[in-house]
Amino acid sequence: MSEAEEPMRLVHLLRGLTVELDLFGAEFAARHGLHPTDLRALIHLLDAARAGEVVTPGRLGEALRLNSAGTTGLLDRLERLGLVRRERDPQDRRKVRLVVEERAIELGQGFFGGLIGDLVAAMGRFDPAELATARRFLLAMTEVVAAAREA
Amino acid sequence: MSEAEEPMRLVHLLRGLTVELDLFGAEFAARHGLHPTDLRALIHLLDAARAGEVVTPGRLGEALRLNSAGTTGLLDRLERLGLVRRERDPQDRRKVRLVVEERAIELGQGFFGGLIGDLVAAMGRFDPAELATARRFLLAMTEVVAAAREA
DNA sequence: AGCAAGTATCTCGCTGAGCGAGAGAATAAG
DNA sequence: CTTATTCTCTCGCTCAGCGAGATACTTGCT
Repeated sequence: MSEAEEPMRLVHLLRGLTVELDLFGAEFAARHGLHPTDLRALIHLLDAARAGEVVTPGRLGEALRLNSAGTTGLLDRLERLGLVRRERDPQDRRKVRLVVEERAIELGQGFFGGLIGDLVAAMGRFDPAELATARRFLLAMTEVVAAAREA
Repeated sequence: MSEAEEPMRLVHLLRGLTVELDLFGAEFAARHGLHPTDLRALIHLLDAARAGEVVTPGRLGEALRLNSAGTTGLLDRLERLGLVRRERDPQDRRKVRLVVEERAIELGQGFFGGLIGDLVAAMGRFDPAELATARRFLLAMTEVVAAAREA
């Protein structure tokens, strides 16, 4: 078996990496009394906050593939934990704005801070040309997966 | 902000890629009437089968972080779908051997076949030296995440 | 203006994945 | 041959997420 072994090994590496990242996230979530979905929601909210975007329950549910009932439940959970606050949008009072609390940002630091620091440090052992190659590679793979999702 | 922008961009790319892969898996699972956990189990079973390893409910549950009750439920589901069969181990009759059915292998082809083919094709646009760099990079990142999981 | 149609969120009742505790059934140790 | 250990399964429960529909607000039509 196997002329073109190397690409397959890369595919398995990619899969292994995503499994590790998922496990890391799940364990972090469990350690802080939240569910994987809660963590995904938090990441989404923090990203949006940093980008200065307003997130509503509808948008969040869409991003996480939850229906409105599930989204309401998720937000009730996050609000009870003091991670998010609901505020009526004064422009369009049907809408609700989701505001992340200080605690959520700290929690995000705990999750990212540690891991991201280590990842960046490990990247330090690659020269700029290599990092550029890695970047191209990741982009190419992401595009393939995203494209495969429409079918 | 930002001398060392590039590494952060890579971190986000990495995260984006895992999100895409997760979504792909979840959508594939839903389309075939199974849950994300079922798909994870199937992947584990197919990997083990290809490596010639015997998988028991205990081992599977450990790999997926399910307790014994949850594992029994998972296997009932997979068995009802005709993807897996339970066989008593004749050596140690407390154990159960999990045997993947033909249908599961076909399903695995459907999941991997398409996506893996596309990924490998996209890798064709990188020369061997670049693929080697990507490999080193993915390995380094995987090690960092795995190490972070002990803490 | 006033009323229909559309949009954003929430409530209610339910299904089912996964948990904790413990029951069997088989093997291993003394 | 009795006791401890190992592997799986059963029972009862909790709670995330779904479908259907209620509610509140906005927009467009006449």
